[in-house]
Amino acid sequence: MNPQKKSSPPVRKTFHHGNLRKALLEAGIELARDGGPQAVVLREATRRAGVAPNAAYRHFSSHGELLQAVRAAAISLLARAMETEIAAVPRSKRLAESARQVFRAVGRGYLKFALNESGLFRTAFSVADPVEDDADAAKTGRSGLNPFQLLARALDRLVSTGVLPQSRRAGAEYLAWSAVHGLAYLIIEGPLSGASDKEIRALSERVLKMVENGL
Amino acid sequence: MNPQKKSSPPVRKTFHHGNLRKALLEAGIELARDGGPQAVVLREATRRAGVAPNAAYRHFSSHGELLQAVRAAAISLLARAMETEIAAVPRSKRLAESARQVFRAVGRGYLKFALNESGLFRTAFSVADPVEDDADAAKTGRSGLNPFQLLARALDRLVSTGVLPQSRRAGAEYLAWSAVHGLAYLIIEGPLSGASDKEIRALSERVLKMVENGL
DNA sequence: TGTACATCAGTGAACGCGCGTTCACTGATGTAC
DNA sequence: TGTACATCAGTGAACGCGCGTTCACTGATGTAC
Repeated sequence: MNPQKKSSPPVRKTFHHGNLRKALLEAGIELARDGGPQAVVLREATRRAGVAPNAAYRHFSSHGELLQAVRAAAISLLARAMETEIAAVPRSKRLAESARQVFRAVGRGYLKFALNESGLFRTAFSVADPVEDDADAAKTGRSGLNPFQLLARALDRLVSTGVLPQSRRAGAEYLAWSAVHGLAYLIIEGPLSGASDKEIRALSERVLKMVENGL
Repeated sequence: MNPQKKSSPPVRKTFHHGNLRKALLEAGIELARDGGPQAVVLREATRRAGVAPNAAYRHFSSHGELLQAVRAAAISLLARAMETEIAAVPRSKRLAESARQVFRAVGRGYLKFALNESGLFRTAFSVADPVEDDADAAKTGRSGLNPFQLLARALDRLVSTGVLPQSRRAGAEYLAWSAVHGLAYLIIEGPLSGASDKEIRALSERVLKMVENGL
């Protein structure tokens, strides 16, 4: 994964690093990608940036603040993955069908990210709350929406196209989210971790259908 | 939670402890209860048992083995919680209705345990696989069934009473499990952690109904 | 019933490890005049 | 254009912490005769 030779950390000619904050954040993201939130270790990030451990304190007041920044980045990447999947839905004149497909794409994007980037996924959902504090723009995707908002928008479309009765709209986010989030966890650190790609894809589609029908 | 004064660990008169293995396991369970798998620290367990740190190695070959034993115990406790909920279902002559209620009780037991014992719940699902290696009898409940098997049995009854078509039976465990597991996680360490008991109960019932309908 | 001795279940001290964090420092940069 | 100086962004060394684990040990227990 890391193109840099681990034995020889990046050599720097100037005393000043240039953009250490960014370098530390990226190192932190890389660590999270490989090992989840636990792996985001301040000293290791500075090592990868080729800098003394305490240099980090010019840019983050504590280890927790670095981790928080990594989390925000992970949430943002999740949102982007979802947006990518949504964008791939073919446009159609049949609005109801279209709304269904977008809804499924939201779930699919979520699941894909959870499987392909399980370390970042676990980091995104560690510790604190990924929904409420959306004041932080870094946590959003290209559209400016966070993962939760993308889901809410898809549900709104299901209502406006008549697929989902208005009466069932309230709280529907959490029903859909539960199912998909649960599947993600069963796969990445549960009993489904040994399943094949094919099985996983089939199961994913079934869960998404179950949600559609069950809502 | 801990009735023992933390400042004064249990005094022991005899050189031999009596049942140190059990004491360490129980201390480990208590630690997991309060802080999840991360909190299961070998040295702390020995402290609570009033014993030197290395004494643990007479009973567990490593920290990992202790943690594994705690995990097994947590799974067993989860199974018991589910059995308790199942046992509370009123007997009825209407078999189909009864099967539905047992199915819902399985989910409810799972969710209750996840919420009331979130540390143990997280421990049960950490690291390894709670389903496959059911050779270890300690992981089962009173009935001798593990949580997964309890769910499977409830689904079998749904089929045998005609509630669930046979054609939809295969893999249904994972659909149901996903939804309930996901909800549990959203509540205990996700965005629903601030929700009231009432909201949580309502949401739980809705998820269980969604699963029933969606299957 | 008593005694020798192997075995078992603890102790005490120490190890190396990696972590987050603090201190006093210094080299580099940018700004005022 | 040059120089003084405040400010910024790094360094080097060290701190205390708690962890898992290993070593040589000793007190207690049980068993053979």
